[in-house]
Amino acid sequence: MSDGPAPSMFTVPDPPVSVRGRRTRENLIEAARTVFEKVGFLDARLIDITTEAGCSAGTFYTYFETKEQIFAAVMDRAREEMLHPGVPHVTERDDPRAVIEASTRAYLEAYRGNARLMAVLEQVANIAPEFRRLRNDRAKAFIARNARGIAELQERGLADRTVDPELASSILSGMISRLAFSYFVADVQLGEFPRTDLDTLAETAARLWANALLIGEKS
Amino acid sequence: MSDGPAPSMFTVPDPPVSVRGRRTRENLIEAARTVFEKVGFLDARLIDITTEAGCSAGTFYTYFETKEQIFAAVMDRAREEMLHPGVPHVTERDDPRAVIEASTRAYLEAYRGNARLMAVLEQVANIAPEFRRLRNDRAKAFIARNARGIAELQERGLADRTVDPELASSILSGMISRLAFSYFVADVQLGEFPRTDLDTLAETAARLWANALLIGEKS
Amino acid sequence: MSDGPAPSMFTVPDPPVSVRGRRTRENLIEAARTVFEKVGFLDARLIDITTEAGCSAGTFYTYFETKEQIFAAVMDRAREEMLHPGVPHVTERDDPRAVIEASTRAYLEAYRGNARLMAVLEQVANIAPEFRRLRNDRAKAFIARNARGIAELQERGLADRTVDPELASSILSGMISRLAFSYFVADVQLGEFPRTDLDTLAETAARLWANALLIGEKS
Amino acid sequence: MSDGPAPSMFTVPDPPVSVRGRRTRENLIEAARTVFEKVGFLDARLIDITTEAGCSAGTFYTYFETKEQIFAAVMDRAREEMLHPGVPHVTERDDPRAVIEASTRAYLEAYRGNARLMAVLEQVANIAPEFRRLRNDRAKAFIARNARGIAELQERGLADRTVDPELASSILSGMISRLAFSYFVADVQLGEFPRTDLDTLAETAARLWANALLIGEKS
DNA sequence: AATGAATGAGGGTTCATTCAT
DNA sequence: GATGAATGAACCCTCATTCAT
Repeated sequence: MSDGPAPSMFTVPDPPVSVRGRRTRENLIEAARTVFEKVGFLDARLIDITTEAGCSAGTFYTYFETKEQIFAAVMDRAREEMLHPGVPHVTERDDPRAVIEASTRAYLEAYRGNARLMAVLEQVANIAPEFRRLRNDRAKAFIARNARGIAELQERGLADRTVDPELASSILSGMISRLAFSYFVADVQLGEFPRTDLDTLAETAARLWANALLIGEKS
Repeated sequence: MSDGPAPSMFTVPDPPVSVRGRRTRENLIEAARTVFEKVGFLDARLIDITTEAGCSAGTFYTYFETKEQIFAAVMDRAREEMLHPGVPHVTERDDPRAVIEASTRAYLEAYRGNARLMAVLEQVANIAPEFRRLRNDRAKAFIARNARGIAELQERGLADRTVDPELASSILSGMISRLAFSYFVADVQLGEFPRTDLDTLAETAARLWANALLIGEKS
Repeated sequence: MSDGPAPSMFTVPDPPVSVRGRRTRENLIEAARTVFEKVGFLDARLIDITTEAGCSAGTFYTYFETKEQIFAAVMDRAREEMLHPGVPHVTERDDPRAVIEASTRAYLEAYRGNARLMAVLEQVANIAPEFRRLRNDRAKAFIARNARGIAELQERGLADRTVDPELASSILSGMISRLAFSYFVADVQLGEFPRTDLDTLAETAARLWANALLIGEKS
Repeated sequence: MSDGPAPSMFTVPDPPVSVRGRRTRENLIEAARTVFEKVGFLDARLIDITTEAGCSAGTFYTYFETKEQIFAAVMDRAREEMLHPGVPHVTERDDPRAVIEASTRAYLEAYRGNARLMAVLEQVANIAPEFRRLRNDRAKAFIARNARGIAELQERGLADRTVDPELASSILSGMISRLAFSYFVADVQLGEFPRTDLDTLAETAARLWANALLIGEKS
């Protein structure tokens, strides 16, 4: 249920000096992502990761101190892939409903592309406080951006002015991220969702969002 | 992120015959709930539970086979406390918006009352597949009930007929459960939410829900 | 590899007084035999035995002190069934070879009828010293009887006088008991013996025995 | 009651790479043998073995997965020491009775040299099916070799042609292995055999064997 | 930098045995 | 006599972490 890009929270020991060192570190991070996505955080043993990376157990500690730390590195690495627009500022002068739908779709697509990693983040966030923070920070960034969008629409008289934009954003942003989680993680894990296609999903969610804020009909 | 009552999923071995046995089993379940709420599922050791229950380590196995099983018993026990109304059928002839607000408030209050346990369920659901199912079943029950409510409003011409009631319900129900989770679990764990009071929360969420479905203003 | 009847080696606590008590004790012994034959001595849990006997765990200790003790009782009970003739004294004036064959067959048949119990005895004898003694005492009794038979044949000039009857008996008696063990226990457990029929087996073994002692041809 | 060499049955995980690793593995095997011979298989705790080997408990699992597996390694290691001739083929042109006596003596001597280990094997074979197989395979190899010897003697007209060489061999080979077991294991454990010396033992057993097959007198 | 063997704390689990009812 | 719940010692096994090479 992470909601967007956020700056790294953890610092790893010494930034590797040699080429070989940099290479090994890369391997470890890729291996960790592979292993985490396959078996989750808890069941991943460090030795699985080092084996996958083609190095020995001890080498792990040259670059990382804990499993948590390498997970942070994995999440960090995944940041760019997970960039998504949120609800863009309306200064982009498009029709608000079109903008909302586009950004909802973009969010869902980004989530889908990283669903397995999101599942792991969710697992970890419910285990380790430091990742709870990571998850929540991402959520907050997403909420803040959307809150700005809502506020601007309100200022332009295009959205319901009676709701607090922060609060409305946190509720509606949660709606979207929860949808993504249900759709791409929770239910997929059980193989049992009414498999609505992503287009319908994005369209419906965007409509509900726009209606909720009493945003006027698409012209 | 559980959303409602659901039937028990696990059977525990031989229900104790004697009074003493029943007593001990009760103690264990209460102790387990206490321990789980304090340290979570993963960090709970069986010996913590038996110590809390005032019995020896071996006694655990007289009543349960695994930590998962006693957790299931705890959840089972907590079922009644967590009953909540969902969006009641509109046959209850109240103003729809009032009904939605009341049931939203009821949901949030029920969730708040079991927040720590919900946090644990969320942790467990992301670890053990059998509890993923438990969580999802509860969510589904909640969604199904709300879907019926939405369909009835649509039939009476009081709600937007262009959305699929099932899909709309899964999105909006997710919005509510996610809100409850964020508000009472995720953020509380970090101590950092803009502490909106529950009334405002329920009111805003209900308004967004009603608007999303284009339900007419409170007369 | 037990070889014959032997007196009980263990004394059980108080000989049960009441009828009900006697009955329970019987049940326990029968149950123990059933369980031992099914899963062996090591894997038999006292609770398996009491369950099979239809009584509670605690009741066991009314009649026995240890698993070893009830096993001794089982063996004791099985004594009569396992009576077998050995090589009868030649005062029985039959043809020596016929006598040897008859008694070999009798031994093998008796062994076959108690094969599962013999397997357990063998297991136990290699675990618990007190049963090693039980097994060996039975073997000795068998050897002693056969030694007397050999000595008598020697005295009558019908068998090789150059061998020590005690030593010859221990070797040849071992041959028979080993054959029974291989045939009815060891290989059966693996399901892979060249399944010679018991007649051929007895006949061949008896011929080898008689030849070994240079006993004259059947007249 | 094992009867001869047999190929290894178990493979242990990753043969250690470093010298140090090989050394530790050796230590563990030697330690295991020591401990097994002292207290048997069942009473041997892994920690006894690692302590004896001078390493920590966890190290065991670097080289072996179970107590059964290290026992297999011990037996494997002991294979060469236990090579014994069986009844050599008569192509060796010696007097058959001399050959039989020599090989009987060789068998008994080999058995005596590994008596404690044989006792353990016998214990284990009556507990764990995989070792039952090990024991029986060894027995079969011994029987097969002796059967060939008997068949050759029959072909040369030097032995009773009326018995099936396979069956006769299984009976007589059993006689020898049973003798070895009784003499060096079962009775020694109780300290109560009429301590016949090995020469007499071998001589008598060989004579009985040869007589049983009606092999002509030593010229 | 990399190796991989060694460590050992820590938890789960079993089941013979006891004992209050 | 019978019950069956409670006990707790005993042992196995995992795996993150260290460190000599």
